Amino acid sequence: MATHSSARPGASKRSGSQLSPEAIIEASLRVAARGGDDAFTVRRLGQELGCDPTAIYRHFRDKDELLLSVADRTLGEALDGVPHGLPWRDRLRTLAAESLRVGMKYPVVSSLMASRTTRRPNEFRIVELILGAVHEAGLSGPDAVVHYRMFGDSVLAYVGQHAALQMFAPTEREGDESAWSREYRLADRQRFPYIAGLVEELAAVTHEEIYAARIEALLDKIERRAAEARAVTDPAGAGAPSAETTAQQR
Amino acid sequence: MATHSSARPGASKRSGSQLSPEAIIEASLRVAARGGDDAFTVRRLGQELGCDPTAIYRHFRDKDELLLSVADRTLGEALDGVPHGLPWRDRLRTLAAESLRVGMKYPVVSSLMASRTTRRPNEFRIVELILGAVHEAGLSGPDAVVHYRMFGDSVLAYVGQHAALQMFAPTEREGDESAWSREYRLADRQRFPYIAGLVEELAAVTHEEIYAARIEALLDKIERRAAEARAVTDPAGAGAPSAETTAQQR
DNA sequence: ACCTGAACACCGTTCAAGT
DNA sequence: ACCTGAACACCGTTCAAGT
Repeated sequence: MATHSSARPGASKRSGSQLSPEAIIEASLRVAARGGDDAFTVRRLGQELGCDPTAIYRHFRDKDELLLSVADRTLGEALDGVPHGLPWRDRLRTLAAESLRVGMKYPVVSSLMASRTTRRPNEFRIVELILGAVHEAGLSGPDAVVHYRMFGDSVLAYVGQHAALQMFAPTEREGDESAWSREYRLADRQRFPYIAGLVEELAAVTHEEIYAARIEALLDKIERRAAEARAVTDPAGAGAPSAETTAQQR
Repeated sequence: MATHSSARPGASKRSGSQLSPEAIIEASLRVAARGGDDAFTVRRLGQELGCDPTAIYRHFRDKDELLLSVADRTLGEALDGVPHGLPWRDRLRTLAAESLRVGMKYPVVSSLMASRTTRRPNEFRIVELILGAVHEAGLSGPDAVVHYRMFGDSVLAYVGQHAALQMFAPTEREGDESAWSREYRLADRQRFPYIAGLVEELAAVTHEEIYAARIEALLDKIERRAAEARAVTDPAGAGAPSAETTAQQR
């Protein structure tokens, strides 16, 4: 099937396909978005690229290296959805929403990334965005860092958790999701009075409500911690909080 | 290697081993606690039990079924670490701490469970515990359920995230963890002023601080939401909050 | 009735061989 | 210089064969 070799530098030696880190990353995003069981395997990737699966190892040391590169792309996609000029709370809220949206677009990637760090450009940009937001909120030093991590890690974990759930084969997912309306409905009223008293609510609650509660809890925490910090450094004027602390440093 | 067969009912037909769901679950916990790459594979399990790997399929439909059973055991172990009689906030705090402790004891299990529901007895007990705590805090109905899920899902996700990180081969883990003190230290001061200004703090922050901030954020949210709810139903006496609402219903 | 073990359809990865 | 593809050491799972 493979034919000839034109000597144009950088041109393909194969019919229609050319191999480069870029091309491999883009193929990964395509198959990841398509979903399914083999959504991110080297064999599936070889198929998508029209080349031998192991050719990928010419451009990435191993699959983990590729994953980090692909994941960093998805971080960039989430970032692009966050408009400039929003006040810090809306900025973080939007970042959380975009992270979830993009994460669900590439579930294999985000489920594998939930406990990772890409150490790549777009991650730097996200860290900078969150640090800027918590600074604007009024946090600095170790406080800024702890609360940035609290927020960032939490979003990452939630998105990964949700993506992993979505990836399950329908039968298993259905088992997990319908538990609230099936198994929990059969709970013994004596041993589990609270569950028994809330079966309807347990079955009706949505992921959106849960995510919103979680994000707002974190944003509230940042705001309150900033208020505490201000009360210490500036015991008098705790009235009008953030006009000056809002100034960006570039 | 396998020998003879004594006909005692329930006794082993093999030297030293006997197969039952119970024995398989306990073997799973042992190998999971021991850690390593093959910490939870059917072949490793067969080795631990001194039987053929596929014998497990006599007692569990598939590996997922076994995982849920094993995971439910670990939930029980976490529950056992939560003393009775604690006020709601301490009860949830202790549950979070115990979940992390037990989760790190069986990292393979907790990383696989992060997005799952066991639908088994100990999960019921944990749900009941959390629902009881948020009730004591002053939440009811949909509010109680949303905040229970917020708390429960968040703890599960964090523990899974942390366990997955711990499971990485040393080289990859070191890459991820040292990122803060290596790659981030090299960040361009022009493009990433906040990162550059906080490199020391980024490298110094601990998982314990981050977890504590996260848990306290969730507990604060529950408390404040309960205060809002009280203000609506009982606009007058928002002063002494929880003495009566504390009453358990059994 | 219960366990065995060969076999199947997958993984990620290596490396000698091709061009 | 770059890609190929057989091969290796793994997975979870099935099923005919043993006892």
